[in-house]
Amino acid sequence: MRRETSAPTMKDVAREAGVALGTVSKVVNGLPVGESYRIRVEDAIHKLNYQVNSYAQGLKANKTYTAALLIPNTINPFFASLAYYINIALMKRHYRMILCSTDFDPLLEQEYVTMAQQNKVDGIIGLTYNPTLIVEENTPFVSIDRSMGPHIPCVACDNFAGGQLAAEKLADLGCRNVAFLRNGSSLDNEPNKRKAGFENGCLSRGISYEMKILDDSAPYEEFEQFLSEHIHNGKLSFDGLFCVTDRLTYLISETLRRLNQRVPEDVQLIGFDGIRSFGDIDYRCSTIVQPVPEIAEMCVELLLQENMRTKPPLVCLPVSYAYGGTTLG
Amino acid sequence: MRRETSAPTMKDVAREAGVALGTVSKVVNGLPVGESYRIRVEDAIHKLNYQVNSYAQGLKANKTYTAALLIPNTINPFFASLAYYINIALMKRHYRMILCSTDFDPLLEQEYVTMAQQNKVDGIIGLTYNPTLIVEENTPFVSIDRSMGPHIPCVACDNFAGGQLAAEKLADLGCRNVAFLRNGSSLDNEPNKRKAGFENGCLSRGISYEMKILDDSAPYEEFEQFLSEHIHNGKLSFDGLFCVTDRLTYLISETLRRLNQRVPEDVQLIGFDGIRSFGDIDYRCSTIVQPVPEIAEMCVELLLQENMRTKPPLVCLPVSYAYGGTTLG
DNA sequence: TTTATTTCATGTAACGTTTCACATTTTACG
DNA sequence: CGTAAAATGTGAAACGTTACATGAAATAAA
Repeated sequence: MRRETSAPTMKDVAREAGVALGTVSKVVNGLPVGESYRIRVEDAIHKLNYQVNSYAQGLKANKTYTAALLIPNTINPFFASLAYYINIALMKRHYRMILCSTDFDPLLEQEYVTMAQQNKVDGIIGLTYNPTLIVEENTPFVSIDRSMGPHIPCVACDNFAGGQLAAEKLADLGCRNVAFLRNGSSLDNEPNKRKAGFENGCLSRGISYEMKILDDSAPYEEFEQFLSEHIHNGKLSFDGLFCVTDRLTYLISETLRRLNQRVPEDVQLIGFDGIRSFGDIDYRCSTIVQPVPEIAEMCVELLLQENMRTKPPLVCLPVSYAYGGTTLG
Repeated sequence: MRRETSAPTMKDVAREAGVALGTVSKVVNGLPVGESYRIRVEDAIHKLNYQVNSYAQGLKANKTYTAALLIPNTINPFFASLAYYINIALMKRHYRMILCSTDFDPLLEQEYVTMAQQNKVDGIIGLTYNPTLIVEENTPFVSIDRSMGPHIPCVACDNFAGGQLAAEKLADLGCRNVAFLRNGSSLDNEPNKRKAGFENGCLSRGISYEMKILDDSAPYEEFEQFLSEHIHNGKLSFDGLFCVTDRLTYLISETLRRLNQRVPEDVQLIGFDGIRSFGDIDYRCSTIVQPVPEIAEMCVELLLQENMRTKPPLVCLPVSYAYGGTTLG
């Protein structure tokens, strides 16, 4: 007679081993228990192929060893690598990770936060774009790249230093006329500081610079137009460009090719993020590299409050420069 | 007096609204209930900011609306896109997804399967490399790219047709001497069929071909050596190469560049997967595109057994060719 | 051998839901 | 207006754990 109908419970194990329920619980949780009892219980567990029901555990303990990660998607390599390293950091601590792809949709973000809270996750890590995202007071939350108030820690790379580094690098490589190109969310987030850092770097090196900032809604074509307008007699008036992401850098390099400008001979390009071909081969462009593994680790540390110090409002992690073919060095 | 200590429960709502527990449950689950009662309960829910505890629901119902996805990582763009589309397909059905990055480690794969079962997930989707992976009989499992026995459905693109298409395409583009290059897992999985398909295609078009198959442990350098050996008087004896993945195609194209062979003028390259720059821009190389969104959708459909037909052992989804610069068209 | 003390298995209550038999109210009909 | 039938709210039991108070057995002391 088969009974595949439902998985065995602790009660089944207790019956099989001829001991009390509490004894099985102790064995399962490694609490002290008499040698002979332990063996009987362990045998029964093997025989029945028993596995604890972590939903029952979660209900009882009000602790689920589960965290939710909110990111727009895993298509963009930067988000994908963030997801990977956060997953690893959580797994290392025996936490499960629920992945929530928000597609940049503020409503979806809110929906997932609510879902996560219902699911009684132990915490949420979010790279979100909803300026009025409501997170329950008693759900730990760590934000990436955007400050969400004094009680919610934010982890980001040092975007200001990154901008500055880009400017200095371009200057060192001989550029005298540079520009900063930016598109994406117009929200007040950390990546915005790349602009100020770049500006600061240009000023300190005494090179002239221009800014072209496009928000979400603007079509990419405006960049193409901007660049064409700066071409006189076939020559681009910029000898260096700093693009807000590696993705934009790639698009710009394609545009420049169409405009008959050579990269890096005529104009040098520096991006931001540190994206590599197929995730782990060479850099797609010369870039300011975000320390993604460290960002991930820091998010998880803060989320699980491993050190009970008061949470800092903002953690800035150091960036570095990497050569990737779109500069002279 | 504050009571932020713990989240409100149904019992709290019932007390607040002055109704019975069961009535609250009915309101929460949209079951018929008297208008005046419904309003009282809904008010109480709002006032207390009540949210259901899905762990308690899961315990009671033995259904958790959660699935686990096992993939090596989200660094590799193919896996990353798989994760994204599966996530979307699950979310659409109000299922949560636990992401498990296995790093190609068979032991870790087994660990995650066990974990998922303890977590009482409603099912597992896995792209795994453990030939002896043990999955409990009563946990639905859908495998990607590898057949795991008659009772576990496997979803893959039509790898044979893909190989054939690559051969035909190369032949159409004028190639007469081609080769197939493959590295990666030596497991008997679906992607292995690319070779047979390619062979078949070459034979039917009457072009000569060679195979260079490297397994996991072989260093990439062997490809470089293989190619050098086929260069006579500076000229490569192949005019077309079919590489098992886009990733390998990229590495090979770099190697060819070092060997002073021009792509696609001297030798045309076709890869497999359909990887795009930054996930959504242009194809990194000419390639056989896997229908990732359809694969994802099919996995989820089979997992949740939406159509109660007996599960097919293998679902093959059609591939297509996309131009990406490493061929003449 | 008896008593005091320690050790450790036992079994029940509780976690927050859902479900279902039961009780109560409302509606319909004669 | 009274009774039967239909409609609907109630509260206890159960899901599979953990924790704790209880009691039994084993050990140590007298």
